[in-house]
Amino acid sequence: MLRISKLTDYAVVLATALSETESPRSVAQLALGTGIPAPTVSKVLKTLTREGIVVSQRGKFGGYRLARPADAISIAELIVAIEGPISVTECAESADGAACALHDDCGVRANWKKINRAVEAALEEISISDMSGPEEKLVPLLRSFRAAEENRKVVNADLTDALTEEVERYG
Amino acid sequence: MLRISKLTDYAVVLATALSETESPRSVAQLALGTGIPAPTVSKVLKTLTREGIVVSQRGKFGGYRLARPADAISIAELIVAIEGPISVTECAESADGAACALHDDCGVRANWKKINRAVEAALEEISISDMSGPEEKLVPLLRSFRAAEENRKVVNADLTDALTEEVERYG
DNA sequence: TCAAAATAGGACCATGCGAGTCCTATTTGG
DNA sequence: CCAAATAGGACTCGCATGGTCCTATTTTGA
Repeated sequence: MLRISKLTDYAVVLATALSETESPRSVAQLALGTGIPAPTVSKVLKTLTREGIVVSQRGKFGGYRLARPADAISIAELIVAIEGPISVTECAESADGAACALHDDCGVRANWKKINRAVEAALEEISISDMSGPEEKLVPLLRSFRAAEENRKVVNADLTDALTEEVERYG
Repeated sequence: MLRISKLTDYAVVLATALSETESPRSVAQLALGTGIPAPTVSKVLKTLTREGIVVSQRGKFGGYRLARPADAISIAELIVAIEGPISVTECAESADGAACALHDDCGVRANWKKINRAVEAALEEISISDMSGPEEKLVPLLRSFRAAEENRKVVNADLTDALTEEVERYG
């Protein structure tokens, strides 16, 4: 379903929560604040610490805080931290392309890689600070969205109706 | 890993294969041509038939063919057919938003939905005919990609280095 | 110096879902 | 009537995701 893992979702929520304060916050505090079970909060933050996205402070009055400003941490980075390299298809992830059991002449593979890069680029654009507010801050992404929509009309004018109908249905 | 399922990948490969001919092709033929095991080919095509993406012809000399021209079938459509509605996070998929176990004030949810729509819009843009050739046909997507890249420079000039470095690393 | 409050780092389980196979109808053409 | 196809499920198997828990280690303050 083109889905990110639950833990990654938690990572975004937790990073967003951490972006609200400068001082370290403990696992217990974050669990209370977000509704995520404490052991899970701990697990996610330990991973993010290893990846250098948050920094930890042990001992009394310790806790976690962001290693960088919130607008310097992208969604893509969080996904990579929790789940490993982003790759939409399985065969697109191997550098040599040898892992693909399908026939070698499947030209589909190269194009998947491009799709991959595009999705990744979009997610690189979105920072934790973009996710925090109730306001609409996702300007970069929406700009890409609009560009795609614009293109749709130009390139395939006769399909516009059917496609926008689908966008409406699942949007 | 932000991954689509293997079966969806098969669906794209099979639809691409079907786009090469007008006449129906049998499961056995497609299995040979693509390297996908025959029972799996059958399973995927049965689903695509139910979804109205391909049409089937029973009996001798029967088989499957695309229900529409290849440029009228989007990657997004195939994903939806095999895996159900596209939604990047779990809580984004429930229409009422009640399924999210996290606290109600998590402003993250609304923003996930926007991300969702953007990714979906990008995938709506890509058709089966775009996936077939070895040439670079993915103009719409690459345009979105370029728009995002452009925006990166403008909005956050000081982060350009770090971000492009990441794109290099995982691209 | 000790106790309390934190994180670090795993081990561990379970259960759901993806992937794949196979069996039995049903349709269709010769 | 037979052969060649698809239709529609049922079924199993494997494994990654998710969650929990236990035992160090670090830090602070009384």
